[in-house]
Amino acid sequence: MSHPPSSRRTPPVDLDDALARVRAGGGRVTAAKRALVELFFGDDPAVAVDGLSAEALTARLAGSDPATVYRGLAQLEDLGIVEHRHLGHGPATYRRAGSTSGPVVCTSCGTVTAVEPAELAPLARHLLDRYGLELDLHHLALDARCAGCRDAG
Amino acid sequence: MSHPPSSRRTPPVDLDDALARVRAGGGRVTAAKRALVELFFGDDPAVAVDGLSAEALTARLAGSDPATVYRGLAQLEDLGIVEHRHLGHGPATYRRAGSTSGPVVCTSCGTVTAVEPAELAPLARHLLDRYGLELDLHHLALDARCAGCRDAG
DNA sequence: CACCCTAGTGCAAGCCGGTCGCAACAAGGG
DNA sequence: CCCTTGTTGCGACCGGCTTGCACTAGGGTG
Repeated sequence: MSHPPSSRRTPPVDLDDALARVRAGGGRVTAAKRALVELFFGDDPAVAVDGLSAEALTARLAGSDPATVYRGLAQLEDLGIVEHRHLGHGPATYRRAGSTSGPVVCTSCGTVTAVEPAELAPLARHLLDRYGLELDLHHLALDARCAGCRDAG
Repeated sequence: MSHPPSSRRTPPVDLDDALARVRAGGGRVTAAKRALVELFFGDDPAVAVDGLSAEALTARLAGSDPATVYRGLAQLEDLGIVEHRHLGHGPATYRRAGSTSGPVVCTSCGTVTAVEPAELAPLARHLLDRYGLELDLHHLALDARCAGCRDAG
């Protein structure tokens, strides 16, 4: 009931590559999907790296229906162009695939801190060695309390 | 290290302790809440340790309304008697507080593997040292792929 | 370029996990 | 035993997301 066979391909290198993939996958490059892909390959790191909720993305694509955005995102995700994550409570966030940093979310203020793959490597190795579990760095979200909230709280 | 986790008291030792806390907190020990607490302090590790969704808990408490279960769980959680977690997709799961193992969920088959706090300690220490982030081991969920699902493809 | 098959779209309805307002009910201190 | 006040069931409701349907429009074909 999740994402069974979507093979983990290598992420697309740029916007044109991404759009080519859409066509190669039997999909059509429509205005809505192009706008979506342009957002993820744009120069706003808040979208490409940190990620946005489907609702926020819809807002940036003025004129598109939420359902269309969800469907577009699902297709782009199947093609390995974008990824989504669940950050505790609240809606899922979508970002460009390949930005492999893991997020740590403050449960009080919601601030997202990016953690480099290297910092998670020891844990990933441990889980693989001991349990045969291959940690998914893409779909990963950790909850924590940031220093500010601890002092304030 | 210094700041006491504001609302995180030590978990109750047994069922009577838990019920005493409910009363001490100004709450009443009703049939519904007693049944809930008995489930969490019962001998089924699938409830106490692994955790169950509110829906599953409601089913075991035949006769109780979901809303009642949610409200009961919220109160028990405020009192530090139970904890909830979000395991990727799907509903939150509730378990007895104090079972501090972190879960790792296979994104394909949903199997939950418990990970000991000690195994996560290095990562927790690193996040605290480098980012001032205090990892929440109670609300933590990691996604991974288990060996079986990787082989199956 | 015109044609046509079919993916994609907007809209509305629906589903699911969870919350809330309300009137009736009952826990439990006095 | 009584009265206060927390609690309950019920139904309405909400946010996040999906789906059914009729219409629109990519884009390969001739």
